[in-house]
Amino acid sequence: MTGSTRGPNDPRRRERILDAALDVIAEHGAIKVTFRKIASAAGVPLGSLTYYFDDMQHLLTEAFTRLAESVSVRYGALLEAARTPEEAQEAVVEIICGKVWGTDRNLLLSYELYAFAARHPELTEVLRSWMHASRQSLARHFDPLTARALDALVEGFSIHNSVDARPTERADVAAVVRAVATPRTPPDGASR
Amino acid sequence: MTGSTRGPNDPRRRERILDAALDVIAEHGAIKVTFRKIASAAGVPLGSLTYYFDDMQHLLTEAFTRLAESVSVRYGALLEAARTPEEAQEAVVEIICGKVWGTDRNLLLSYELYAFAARHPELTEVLRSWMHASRQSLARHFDPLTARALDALVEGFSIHNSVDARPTERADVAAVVRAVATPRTPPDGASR
Amino acid sequence: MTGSTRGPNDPRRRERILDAALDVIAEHGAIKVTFRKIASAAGVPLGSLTYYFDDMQHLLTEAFTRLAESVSVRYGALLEAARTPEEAQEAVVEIICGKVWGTDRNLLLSYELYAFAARHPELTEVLRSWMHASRQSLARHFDPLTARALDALVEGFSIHNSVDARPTERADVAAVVRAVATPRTPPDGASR
Amino acid sequence: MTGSTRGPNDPRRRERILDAALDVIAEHGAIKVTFRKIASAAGVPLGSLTYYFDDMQHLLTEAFTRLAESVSVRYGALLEAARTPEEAQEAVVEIICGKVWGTDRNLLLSYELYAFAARHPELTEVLRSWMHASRQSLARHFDPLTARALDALVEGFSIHNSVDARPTERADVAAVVRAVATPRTPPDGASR
DNA sequence: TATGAATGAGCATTCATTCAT
DNA sequence: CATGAATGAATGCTCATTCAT
Repeated sequence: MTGSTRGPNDPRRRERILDAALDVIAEHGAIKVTFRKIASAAGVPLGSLTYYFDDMQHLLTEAFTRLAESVSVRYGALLEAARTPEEAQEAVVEIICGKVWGTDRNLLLSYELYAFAARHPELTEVLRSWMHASRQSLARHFDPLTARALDALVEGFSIHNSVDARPTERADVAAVVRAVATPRTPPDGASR
Repeated sequence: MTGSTRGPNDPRRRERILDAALDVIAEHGAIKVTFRKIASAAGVPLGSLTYYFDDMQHLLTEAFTRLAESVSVRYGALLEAARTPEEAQEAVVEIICGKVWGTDRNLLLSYELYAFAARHPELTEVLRSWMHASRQSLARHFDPLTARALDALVEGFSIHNSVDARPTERADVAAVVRAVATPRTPPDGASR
Repeated sequence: MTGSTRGPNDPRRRERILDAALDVIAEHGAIKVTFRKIASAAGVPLGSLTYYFDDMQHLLTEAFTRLAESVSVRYGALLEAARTPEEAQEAVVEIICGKVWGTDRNLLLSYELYAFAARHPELTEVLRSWMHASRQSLARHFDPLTARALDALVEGFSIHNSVDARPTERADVAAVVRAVATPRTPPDGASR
Repeated sequence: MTGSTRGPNDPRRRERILDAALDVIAEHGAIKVTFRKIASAAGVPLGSLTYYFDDMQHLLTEAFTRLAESVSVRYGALLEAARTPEEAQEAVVEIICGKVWGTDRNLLLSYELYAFAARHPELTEVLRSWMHASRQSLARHFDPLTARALDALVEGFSIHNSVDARPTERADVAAVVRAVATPRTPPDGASR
């Protein structure tokens, strides 16, 4: 009674399709996405896809939007849990090293998203919201510039660590985060 | 008769094809690359492509390799020119803000490259060399961990700045670079 | 509950659908008619069409029948109004040149009808009735053979005039009609 | 040796495709033409069609042009053979009744052509040339207005005869043709 | 009685790839 | 050595039709 799997009303089907699309992109690359692969991954008939989505571009746009939002949420959750500046720094380190969003899958999807967004302006806004949300999460604990810097660091380290044969170790990442995050008085008032 | 109007040997043709491939990727996205588009962009006959390259995957692999090397060179050149730590820091800021490699085109191509490389192991090595070269260039002026951190910062800021409606200003970037680059005595003598 | 905003009985809906079908054919060509276009043009829900009509073929058959009848009526009306042989001839000229039925729209629809009818025998009868009605209208004023001839002339001139960059002028059409319509004694008393 | 059926050079393939297209239209109607049907009728691979023709519209345009030209030629040939005014009139009667071009197939195709041309301006010119050629052929024997009238008569009678259960008999057609073609002095100078 | 959500068969078209020259 | 004509497999997408409500 709690919802047949195929009835005329399957309100979760849209979401299933979007998740399947991300799965297919993650597995084969956006370069090889096809309606047929998505339909098969989602376990829905081919005609469903164009019934729910005007065309592939719209489908991908929604799928990537969904990705950005879900990653964003997890990013924020970790920082929200932090209670002290030290915990906040630790959260950043965890985001970088603990693969909170930097799963290979998510990282991969984010490359595809960046590439796709560069050609589809409607996704630029999604990207901006995502970045803005990350910075806001960081801004609960750090000043705005530091928030920007840490966000950039998360991006850069995540990418490089995924490529690196010997990723930067957690303690080292922590040291860098501390350097960026700790305010300090210039040594002798010299520079700038 | 043995080729009067067009010499049978056109040694630059391979390179022309690879550059054309990058142009096509930059313009249409890897998702829409076709032999026809590349051939037309390079001004070579269609048959040329499969004559010089076994298939599209090989062609793209070489094209991306070419991209990585050329970007790498420019990155290194800027740092090599620095004579003092301050100049080195300034070079890093310039790389981030001056769009030395972070041209929209290059950035875009790098997303495509990352996405492509994630699925083609032979490119992982190319990516590693690229990253290694960057770090080596930085290591002329900074200790290894700082080099890694700055490299990550370059990556992250470049990406975020290209998305940001109001990119981080040069002075602010400089401040962050200084914070990462300036060695200091740890508060209580602990790490490193 | 039994249909407050829209009565469950919408007797004109069938007709609206048929008219919309003709509009769609006139606009897009029979080659591109779809249920969706018709439903949208008629302002009725998609399900309506297959509710009222078994399938597209039946719908088109009825639509074309409707067309034939309405055109036929106008043709007849003009001839019925004529009181003298001269007025009858003038009516024929008017039908040809005044675009009584030879509207571009009707002409266009008649091509589609002819093509459709050639493949759907049930429409042959409709076509015959149409032709028969036209001839009957003409037969009020002319002998049977002249009626046939004038009817053919209407058909042919209408088509040719719609294609012609410089259609045959009204006076010339009138002369031809007169030549066909005016009985005369054969040169040497032979034929007929 | 006189040409393998499938070699890389099959210069007649274009024409075969066009003829096959006309066959398919004649058999199924333009409304049901598909590349697959044409390819199969022509005995060529599916990919051939879009290799030789940019798209279906271009293919149909060429096919209809071919039709118009071939019909035009036969029409002209019959009239060219006539040596006296009487023979010319007889040729016209033959064109109408003898199914010179008014084959059911050709008639059918001409309906489709008219419908198609109404929506594809590039065919209007083809139609005009066709009509012009017919009139020129007639103008070898008749004055310009009579040529126009006879051409309209051919068109109209051909169509009506193909619909009619009892087509107008040859002798009657001949009488009408004579009435149109024979110049005469107005009975008593009255009319007009 | 009337609807619109859902589907699968079929379509035009694209394109990497092959291969005769 | 180099080419471009030719092909067939696959793609995104359309749509008549079905059917639960």
